[in-house]
Amino acid sequence: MTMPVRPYDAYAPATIASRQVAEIVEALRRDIVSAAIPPGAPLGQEALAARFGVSRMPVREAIRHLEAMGFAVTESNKRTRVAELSREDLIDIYEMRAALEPLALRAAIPHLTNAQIDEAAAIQASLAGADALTFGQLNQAFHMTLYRPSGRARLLAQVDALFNAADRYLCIAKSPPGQREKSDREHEALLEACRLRDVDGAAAVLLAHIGDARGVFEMLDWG
Amino acid sequence: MTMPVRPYDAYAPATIASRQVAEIVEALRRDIVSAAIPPGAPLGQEALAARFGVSRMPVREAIRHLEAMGFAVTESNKRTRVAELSREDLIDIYEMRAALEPLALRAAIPHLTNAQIDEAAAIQASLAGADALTFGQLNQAFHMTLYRPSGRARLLAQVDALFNAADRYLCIAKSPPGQREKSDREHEALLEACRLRDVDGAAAVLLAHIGDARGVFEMLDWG
DNA sequence: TAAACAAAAATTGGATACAGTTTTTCTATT
DNA sequence: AATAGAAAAACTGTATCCAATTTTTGTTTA
Repeated sequence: MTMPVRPYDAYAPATIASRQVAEIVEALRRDIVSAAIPPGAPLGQEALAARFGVSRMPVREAIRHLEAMGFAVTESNKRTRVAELSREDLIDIYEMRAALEPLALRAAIPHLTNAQIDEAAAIQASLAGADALTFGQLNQAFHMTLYRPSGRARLLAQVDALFNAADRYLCIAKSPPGQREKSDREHEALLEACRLRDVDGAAAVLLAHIGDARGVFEMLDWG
Repeated sequence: MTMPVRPYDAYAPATIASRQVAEIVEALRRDIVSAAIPPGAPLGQEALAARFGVSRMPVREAIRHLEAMGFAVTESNKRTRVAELSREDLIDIYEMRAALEPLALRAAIPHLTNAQIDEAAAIQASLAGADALTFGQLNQAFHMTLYRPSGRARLLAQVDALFNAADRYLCIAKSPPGQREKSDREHEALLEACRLRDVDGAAAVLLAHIGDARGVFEMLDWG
């Protein structure tokens, strides 16, 4: 299964009106997540307009979306810059994930169909051997597939945003050996609990899974 | 104590670059929260530009911020409309508040100074007799004052956004008699637990407080 | 009278233009 | 040679303009 161009709707809290803007946002999101454009780097409107072959107007829109996603920061009259990464932010992201994702999963399981569980399983299967950027997207898709039946728009949007935020850290972290396998096992356990419609069991597995993922990042050493 | 013009920073997840845009956002936020502009009403760029005496450009920026806040919805090439309210959304908001606010409070208490607690107490004292719109802002300020020392930027931004979202419902709900008094007592209990630096106690009070607030809204009857 | 269709008006997304601010570069001074 | 300051270049925020789409209005037809 090859990863199609990711529909922006998959992670957009607010839908993006214009296709053009959506493409710019997606391109920049990838560049920022992969650190091709590193933290602190300037995102000049004119330079981006030239790069994408459009006027500054759609670029401005895109930048606003990146700001809303927490990927960029702008001070008045100054050039937008890629948001910095920090240990505190990482902790923030994982505490919020741990608080919100079980909520989404619990609300989703009663509405979860077998087809949806199979869909998640298919994504999990396609996850083998993916590079960090693709892994992040597929992992996100896997989880969101299980949460989406909850129908909680606001909650889903926030969880999605947290995955995006975590992606940036995931891409710079070097996973210890065996991490992927561990994650795989946890995903399988999660699927199994979902198949049994075991709400408490699934929530417990999920919480442990999130905690584990956080543990990986804790290995990053910075201030 | 009269309510000063609310600094946009107080609730902006991403800082707004321009003062002009910030003022438009704030004016529209008030109108939407108070339902002066009701759910579903169109927010035409030209009409707003005329109202604020500026070109459409800053209005467009402001609208994008309102979208990011969940206050407005835009479909491609169509006029932006004020976001609808729904029972599901309200549940969403309160479940998220219940999940996130205790996190913020627990992280904040170890850093909370007596001065900050006094500040919150002062806000609580100024709350008497306020109309719904002002009450919402002061209530938000009270809580955020207690959470801010946590230093968790992302978490704080999200909690703040949830308060804003809840405000819209608060303004259309008719509180049952005694609700304000009950809220007052809970705020006092919260302050007391903070003064004692009783993390678990404060979190418990807070959780009950949020649950109570939700109960008020459940009285609204719709679909 | 109500529905369907067509023309007109209004509105949005994007391009271009300009004023004010920031950033860079260059020069002069210690 | 390093620093301070001034001039130049670059960039952002806002205004204005244009093409494309949507919304409204008015007319015709069943």
